[in-house]
Amino acid sequence: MKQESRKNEIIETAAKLFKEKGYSAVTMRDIAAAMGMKAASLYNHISSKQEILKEIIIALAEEFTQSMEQIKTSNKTCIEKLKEIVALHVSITSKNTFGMASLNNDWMHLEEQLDYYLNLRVSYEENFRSILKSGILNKEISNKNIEVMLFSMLSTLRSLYVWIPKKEVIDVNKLSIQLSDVLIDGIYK
Amino acid sequence: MKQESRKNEIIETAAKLFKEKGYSAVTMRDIAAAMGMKAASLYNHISSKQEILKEIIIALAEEFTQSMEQIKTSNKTCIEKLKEIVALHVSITSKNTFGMASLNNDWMHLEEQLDYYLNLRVSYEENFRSILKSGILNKEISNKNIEVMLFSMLSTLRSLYVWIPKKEVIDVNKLSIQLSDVLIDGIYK
DNA sequence: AGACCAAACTAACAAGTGTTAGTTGGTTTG
DNA sequence: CAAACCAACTAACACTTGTTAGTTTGGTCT
Repeated sequence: MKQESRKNEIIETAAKLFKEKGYSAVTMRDIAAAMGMKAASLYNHISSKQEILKEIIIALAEEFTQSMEQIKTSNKTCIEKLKEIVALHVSITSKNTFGMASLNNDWMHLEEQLDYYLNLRVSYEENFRSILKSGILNKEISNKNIEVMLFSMLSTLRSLYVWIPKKEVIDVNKLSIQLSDVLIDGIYK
Repeated sequence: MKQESRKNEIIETAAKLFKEKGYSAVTMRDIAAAMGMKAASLYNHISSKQEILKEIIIALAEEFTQSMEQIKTSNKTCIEKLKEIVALHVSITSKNTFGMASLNNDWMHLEEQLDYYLNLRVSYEENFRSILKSGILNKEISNKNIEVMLFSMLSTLRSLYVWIPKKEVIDVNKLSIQLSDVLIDGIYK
């Protein structure tokens, strides 16, 4: 559909601006200017500023939650699962760094969809936690404070959107392996 | 000074609101309401909304940069230095979670002080990097991609402001040790 | 050629923005 | 006790915000 593609252009343009200044500091006139049109014209394609944010965030959140579900129910070792989670974040983030910025920084400005988003997020974190937990029971993973481990990994993965654009070229596979290595084995010799 | 304390109250109140919604989404009327006064009255104590942000961010950034300088020039092992950096982040963040949110999310809304802030940040990161580098040369630290190690540690430390308030009670020392453990030794058994 | 339509436009809106000016009442100070 | 001061207030400002209404444009199908 022709209209859909124009809508997506707007969403991508907006995401780029949201990453730079945050949702609240970006005006419809900013988005319009970046699209080479007037603010009122945006409303031929989208229904509100809110809708743009929703489209950016919910799509990503659903992608994460869904993939996590698959990883969790696969029959791999816990360490393998963690590596897949790392690869998932690297992959999604490298495809959409702008959107990931909104997901991380602007979710609180969701309105009707805020509860739904929070549910997705909690579910994601619980699955992550349960993988760590069975890894500890398995003796695959060292018996350290589980919340500290979860927090540390998640923080790093959630910050990827800041860091990936700074790399000249990204070899998604190589980065995933390096990251898993540091996150799982640490940095101590 | 009496006036100074009122000014600090405003800054702390504002920081709390900035953490919840971000600098741009918080209005002077929001801050005033949280202080139990009218927006115009704020200007008896501060000169602009900008100034509030500046006071929050620059003080923290200077504290980090200054402490990093001290850590760097001490004659400890690199691993010891890294542990001190972790403790520094835990300590500052536990004392001012609200301010840390602004430091992380709203620095781009600094205006005159933006360049100064960016310089402080670059200097901090370069010192961090150079500690890692000499650790590798020393054979204290494993020879992995230095940027990945730096990114991973910094991401976790910078996200502490999200996580610390969720803990019921914080034992700063214990948390520093646990975090250092996970960040340095990883999670693999 | 004429009807249709998507997608741009202009003009305007009500509400909200940061900030200034001038005022008021209570407290401290000479 | 009067003067000065502090910290709140009311009222208002110029400007920006998201959004709506109605109009124009250029291309496509019948």
